[in-house]
Amino acid sequence: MASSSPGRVAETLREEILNGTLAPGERIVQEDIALRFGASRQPVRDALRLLEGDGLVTLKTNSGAWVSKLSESECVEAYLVRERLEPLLLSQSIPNLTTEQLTKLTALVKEIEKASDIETFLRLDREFHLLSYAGVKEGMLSEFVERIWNTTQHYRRAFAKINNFANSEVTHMEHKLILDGILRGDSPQAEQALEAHIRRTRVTLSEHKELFR
Amino acid sequence: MASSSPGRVAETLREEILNGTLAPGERIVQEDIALRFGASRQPVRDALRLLEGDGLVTLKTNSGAWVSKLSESECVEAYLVRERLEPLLLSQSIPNLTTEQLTKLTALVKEIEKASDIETFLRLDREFHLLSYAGVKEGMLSEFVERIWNTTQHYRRAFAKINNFANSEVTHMEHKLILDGILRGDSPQAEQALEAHIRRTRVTLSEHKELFR
DNA sequence: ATAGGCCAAAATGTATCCAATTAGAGCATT
DNA sequence: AATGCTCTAATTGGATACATTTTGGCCTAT
Repeated sequence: MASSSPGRVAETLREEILNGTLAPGERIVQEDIALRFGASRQPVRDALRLLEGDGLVTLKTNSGAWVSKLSESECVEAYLVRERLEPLLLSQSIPNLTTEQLTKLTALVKEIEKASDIETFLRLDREFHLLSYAGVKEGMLSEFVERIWNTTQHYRRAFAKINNFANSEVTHMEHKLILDGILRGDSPQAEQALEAHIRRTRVTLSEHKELFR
Repeated sequence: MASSSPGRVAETLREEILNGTLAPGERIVQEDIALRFGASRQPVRDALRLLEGDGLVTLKTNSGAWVSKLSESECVEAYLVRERLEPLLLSQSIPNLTTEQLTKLTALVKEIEKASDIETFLRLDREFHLLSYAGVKEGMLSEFVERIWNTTQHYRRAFAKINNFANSEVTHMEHKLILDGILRGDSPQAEQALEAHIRRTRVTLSEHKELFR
């Protein structure tokens, strides 16, 4: 996938935005990117438009491109949407998960507990949740959910740093409840546990308004 | 808004996709559009990328652009997402609606009842629902909802044609229930009525699989 | 008659050049 | 000292030209 120039450029930039190399609010200059990839500005412009569609980049006509920034209310909104969409997505995914995926999910929950640094935790947590949705392929619902995960990634990182694994015990319990529902094919339990998980995160997050200044 | 070339091109194309001039699956040739607007292919490409982000156009590298098409399952998925998102959006909108907007909503419900042709019905129905969300400005939630309305517009039209106002009485009652909740500031009622409204539409829609061939 | 491959025409992708717009520093003014 | 203005450099937007890829018709072979 992404054999085209715009696709490769977009993928790399997306990666850098997600891992924090490019911070929200940071300016992106077309020619700089073009030089880095040894291409002209044309495919870079296409790539920026792609990322704009993903909500990761904000374009302003005749002015430039910036890594998207979320206000506190926008972040809360993102979590409210997650509370509604992810349980639905999970319930549709559960019946289609393969044995291998179930095994991997179980392993991930254990790995998350052992994670000692923030980047590892973030990566594994993301992998766990997104893998739990892998039973649903390529629809609007998965697209929306992935987009939310991408646009809020930076704030999850900042939050994890401030919180420094404070509520990790609760988080691990919630993951286990979700996993249990998934493994037993008990969609309602999994959905409910997931909704509670996201809800608690939202509430905890809104106690840290300092993240958004 | 949309003073830029790509913006204007995208807006016009979006209009034509929504009103049915451009049908799902139809090919869009860059140079044709460029000629129509007296511009080069560059801004057209940007416009197509914008529309791709809206889900209205599907791009294939080195191949071309087509008006997006939905399968039956994708359409059902869209309605499932609507059932979750629109009640949430409505509940956040209600406290912020102005008196003028409430008056307009009341008028729209009456106008919808009097609508005698399909295009008028579609236009007013869309206006009613989207206006009921006008209390929420410019967030991810409104974006998602508007995107769903746009990508499913063609199928609502096709459905209305086949159904030819068959369940119009039920629809009008549902609209009145939603409006009543809005006017009295009773969010839970409005939410519940809206969810039922969307749900019934989804179920009725899935009885007409012939729309998707 | 049908399937497969080849070739030409058409459409898309990319690079380069030029025009238009913006941003930011420096200066003047209050 | 703070605010507003001007001007220039830097950056983006758009057009043209060229390279690449795809598509679909046509021919051939089975």
